[in-house]
Amino acid sequence: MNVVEQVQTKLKEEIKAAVLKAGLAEEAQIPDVVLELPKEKAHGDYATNMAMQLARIAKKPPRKIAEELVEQFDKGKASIEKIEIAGPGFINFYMNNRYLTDLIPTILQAGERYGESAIGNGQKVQVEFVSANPTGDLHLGHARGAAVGDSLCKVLAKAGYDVSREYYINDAGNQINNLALSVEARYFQALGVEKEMPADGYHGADIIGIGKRLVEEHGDKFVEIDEKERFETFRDYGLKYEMEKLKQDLESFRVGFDVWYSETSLYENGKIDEALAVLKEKGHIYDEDGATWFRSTPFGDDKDRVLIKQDGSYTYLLPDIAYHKDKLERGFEKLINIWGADHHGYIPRMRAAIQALGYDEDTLEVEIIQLVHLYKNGEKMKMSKRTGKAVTMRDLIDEVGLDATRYFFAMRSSDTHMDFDLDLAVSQSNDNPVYYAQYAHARICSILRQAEEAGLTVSDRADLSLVGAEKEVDLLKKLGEFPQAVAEAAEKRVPHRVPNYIFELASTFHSFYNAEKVLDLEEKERTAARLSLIKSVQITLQNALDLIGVSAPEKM
RNA sequence: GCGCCUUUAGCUCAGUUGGAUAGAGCAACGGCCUUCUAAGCCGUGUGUCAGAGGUUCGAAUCCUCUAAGGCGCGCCA
Repeated sequence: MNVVEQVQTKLKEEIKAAVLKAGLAEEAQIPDVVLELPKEKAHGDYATNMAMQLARIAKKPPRKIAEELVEQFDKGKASIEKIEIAGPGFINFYMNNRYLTDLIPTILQAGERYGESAIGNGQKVQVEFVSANPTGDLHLGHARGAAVGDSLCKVLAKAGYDVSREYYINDAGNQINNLALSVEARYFQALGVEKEMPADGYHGADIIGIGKRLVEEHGDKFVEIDEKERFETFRDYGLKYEMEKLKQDLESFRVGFDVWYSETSLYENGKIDEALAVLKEKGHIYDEDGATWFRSTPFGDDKDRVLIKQDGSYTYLLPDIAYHKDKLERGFEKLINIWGADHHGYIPRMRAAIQALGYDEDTLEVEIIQLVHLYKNGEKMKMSKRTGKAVTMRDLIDEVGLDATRYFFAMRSSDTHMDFDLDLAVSQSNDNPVYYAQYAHARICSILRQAEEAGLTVSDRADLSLVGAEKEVDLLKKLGEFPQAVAEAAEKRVPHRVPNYIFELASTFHSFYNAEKVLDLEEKERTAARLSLIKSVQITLQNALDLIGVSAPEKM
């Protein structure tokens, strides 16, 4: 717990104590003490709405309650300088902010660990994201999912959750057959032979590339061989090629996974049969019309779902149930799936399956990533998977830049539809907020370099009583918010809070920078104190940027 | 038809657990570089929080209904 949290805790205790002393409510009746950070500086450093909350219990007007509370307050105890009653009954606390300087040595010592908290309590969480089919290039939606998923994982880890990142490889089923047939068609075409693409084929440029590469590596040797052998060869080759490409693309997007889980493995190790057997045993399975059904409606689904089709093959759902059963058996207490908006209709049946297996439905959380629309020349770009005319994640990184792309996706709440204006992102890249934040970091690094050249070093033993100017206090307050901002982003699964925080911190720093000079050889003590302050800002900015996979450059 | 998401300034979006006068960026206008990076700072203007009811001390926020847009509703994945 850092000083800020200590002071807040103390303040809350004092508020509660004052309620009891004033005899306004019984201990059990007291609502949770709410401390707000007022938007207006004139409203003090902290405010509480306790008087309003007690209005009904104490049966008195809020302002009267507030007066009685303030009378009981022990000011000396919680760094309180002044208390005022305002508005409908807010109690505003003006703090003696001297204690905030303790943050500086805390941050300097914590270094890259600053921002950590224990709010996650070591809970074992698994986050499954991207999981794009290995049948084409990653497109915009995947990029958004990758950015959000990666940031969420980092935020969760920093907030004290035990996180495992996983990618589910759909390497079984129809789409892989279509991949093999698509590769086959492209192979023949690369040889100059007319060959039609399959009806549900994949028209991406990557598959054309596979066809060409097969010809380069093997010539026409697959033309004459047995059709089944060719199919299997092309399927395996295509899958391997696609997976390698996926991994490379994600790596270059700074997104990594702990586990790559193969759907095929579920077929091979009997986990599908096992899952089916468990459901059957619990009475959630029946046969009808020659198919095998999962009775999901008792668990809130719209209709029951087919697991095994008339032709004996499995629907997508069955291996997916087996997969989630396996996740749960691996001991995860929380499963977070990040899915594209086009899969949201799938949520009720998956949650039904979780319950049917005997787990709490809330064990599974699904975060939906809404669609991304790309605009160019002021017009919405048409994307078609069918013709392969879609902008890929790689195109986007190449055009917009890695940091800007990551920041752009991370900064928006994932449940809103997103317009990505390519012209703006590319041509006016200086206006991109990512540069604003990185610039603050680079500026600090520049000052630190010059300090070093002048023989000054950052030390946590500087005389911090010299830190107290308005802009300095603003910075300290903002620095102190970081661990709570991360914790909240983690608990609420809203990683886009992090870019919000980054922007605020950068803004506070830029403002400070223009108001106060750090390096002043006439005033070595003050300079030392300010160096330790800006070093703290640098550390915090770097840590925050790292949470969203954006670099913190030392020069720009 | 049913389900989920969205609707906040000209544009793109924040808005914390229901709090005080709803905020940023972009765009517009006016200032600030002989002084640590002007990719910056300071200032000015900007609202039917889609609409209507309800809950209450208090609603952009919670509930109900309506409208608009998106996505889904398969023995596809």
